[in-house]
Amino acid sequence: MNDRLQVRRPTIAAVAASAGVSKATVSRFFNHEELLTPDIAARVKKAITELDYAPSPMAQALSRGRSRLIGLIVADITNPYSVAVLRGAEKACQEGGYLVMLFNLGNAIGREREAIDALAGYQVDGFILNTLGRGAGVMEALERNGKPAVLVDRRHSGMTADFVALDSAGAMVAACNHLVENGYRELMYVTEPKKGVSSRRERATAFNKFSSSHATRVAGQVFEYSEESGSLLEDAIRALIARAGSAKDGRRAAVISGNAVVTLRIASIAAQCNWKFGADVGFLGFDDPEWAPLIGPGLSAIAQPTDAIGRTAATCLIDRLHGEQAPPRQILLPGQLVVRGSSDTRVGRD
Amino acid sequence: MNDRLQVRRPTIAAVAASAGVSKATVSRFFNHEELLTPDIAARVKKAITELDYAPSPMAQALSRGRSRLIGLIVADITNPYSVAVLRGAEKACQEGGYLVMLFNLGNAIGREREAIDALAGYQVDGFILNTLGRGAGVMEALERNGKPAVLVDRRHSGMTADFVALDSAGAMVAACNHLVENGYRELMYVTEPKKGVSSRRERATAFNKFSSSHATRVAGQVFEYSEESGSLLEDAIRALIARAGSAKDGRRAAVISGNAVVTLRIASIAAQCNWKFGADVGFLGFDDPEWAPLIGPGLSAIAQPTDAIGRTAATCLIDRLHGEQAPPRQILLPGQLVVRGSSDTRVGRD
DNA sequence: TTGTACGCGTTATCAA
DNA sequence: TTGATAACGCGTACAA
Repeated sequence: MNDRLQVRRPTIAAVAASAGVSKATVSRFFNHEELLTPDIAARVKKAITELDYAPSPMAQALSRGRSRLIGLIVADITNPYSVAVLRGAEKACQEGGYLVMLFNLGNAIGREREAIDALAGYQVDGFILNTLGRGAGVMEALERNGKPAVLVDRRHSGMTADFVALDSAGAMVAACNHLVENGYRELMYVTEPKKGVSSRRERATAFNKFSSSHATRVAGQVFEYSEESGSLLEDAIRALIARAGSAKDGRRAAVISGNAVVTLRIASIAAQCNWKFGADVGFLGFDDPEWAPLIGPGLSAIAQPTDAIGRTAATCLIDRLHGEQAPPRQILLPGQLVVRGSSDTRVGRD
Repeated sequence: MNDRLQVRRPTIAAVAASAGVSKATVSRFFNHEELLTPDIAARVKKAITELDYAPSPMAQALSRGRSRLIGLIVADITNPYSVAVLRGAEKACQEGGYLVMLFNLGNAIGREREAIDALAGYQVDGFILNTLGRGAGVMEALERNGKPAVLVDRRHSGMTADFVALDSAGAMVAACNHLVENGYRELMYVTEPKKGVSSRRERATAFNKFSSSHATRVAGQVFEYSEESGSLLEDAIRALIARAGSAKDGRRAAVISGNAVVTLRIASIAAQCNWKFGADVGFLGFDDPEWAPLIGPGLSAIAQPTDAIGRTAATCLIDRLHGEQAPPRQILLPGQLVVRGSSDTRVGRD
């Protein structure tokens, strides 16, 4: 036995020889069995099971031009949101008979083109993109390779492709309304640098729109947080609380976080400063990480339907691969407001 | 129906024609440029850049039998540990010029074979496996496909392959010693069902070994936690605390968690019961999730070098692909003990 | 040094 | 209904 050097899987030729038919017939058994005589089909089937044969997807891809592969490009696999979406997408892909090829940008902007070309080289049938904002050459690379794509969470300006994301505007309005109803009047929205990231921009815009249209009762402010500006954030929240406290009508202050990364940072600051969420300062964050219930009185959150987002993106893409010709869709999925102690003024008052 | 505009990438034939040479010459330009006349090489290069040609990795794979693809099979992509490892591995793969094909089992045992075969169909050159315990047919599938594999975190019994993981035994000893030094004497190790998962078994074994060899001073107990037995865990911890409290020498109770999932559950129970970590009950958990510092006085942890584990696994595999013939290696990476308030008796005493 | 021809494992187009 | 045979895009003995 020389299976020690290299184990070759049986080929279609081997099956054909074993069944005493041509390769074409074996191929038909898989792709057009209806054209086969029962007798012949049985013989082929026997040979297939005997040899434990399975067609090589690679060779199929080369021949057909389709690979049943989907390229998934993600800006930063560290981001729990991305992983959650990835999970839903990968699941739907598997169910649809597709395999996922993953490319992580590691937040390295400008590698998008490279990623697309690399995956296109493997004949992926389409792309799911959860990447950065300034898609320099992204669209060009997509066009050049002639592959459809679905954008998740972040849309590229000037790119006409299917787009799946949280309904950020709707979620923001729900968040703000909830806070206002609970007596919070001094609001601050903390976001990572907006740059070209559409979801961040849209949330900030929705926040500004809300606060300006409720200007008589509510004061709103946007804070751009980045790693370097850590202490500035603490000062800003402190000022916010002070502003609320000094107002004669007992306005309450609340912070809205743009995502889980920011939430973590704010929770950390609050722990240091010994602020009580809900009482000293209200809080509500986009994303609902598993640990949200464990911080203080529990952190209120906008839970994103990450699994559905990933799943929708994948099925959306697969539909296109199956010939769907509809114009680019914009699918916005609703978030779910999860109310916990951090946005409830009754908590911690006692 | 085939009127869909398929954008074809330029082929080697097109380059050859454009440069006025044969396909073989173009192929040599990429693989054996040293054999080429400078004159010809220049012409080929010109044609390549003009046409923006890049070889098709798929066709190369079919022809060579190697694909520069690595199959990564993970038991559960929901698990942050798996994701962290995945991240390190994917990075190292990219740096080595390999792409990752991801297959998530979604904890569906028995799909390992299926996953291996699916990925092998795409000619992946090797596997990184972070899967379940009872690898029924896993080894057989691997052998049948003749591909090397590296095991991460979980080793399969009777499988001779490279293995990369945390030094569980060493970490457990460090954890226990730390707790004992801080006055904790009633110890309980909480793990998910051990079943066939080697890392869980090894940690439990190390714990038992420690407590039996320190039996004069320390009492140790292992608790198997599963979703269904949630309330049992609360009772067990309560009993542990009671045992410690009733002892006249003021022994202190501490819980060790086997991973982040269990840690979350314990933290949740502690919040409900209003236990103060460090004072009422000590705590130390395997894995150091980002939120560990935020719970109570901060949760002590064994931080796993997940990035290094992933990276090591990948390079290990790539070495093999490059012809490395050494016998199966067992690479155990040290964890890092991160001490926070939950294992410090001074905290919360006031 | 370069070109020819064949193989890699399939599918698809013809004839038969 | 079935079977040769030519793609698919590339690597590589072998010949020139």
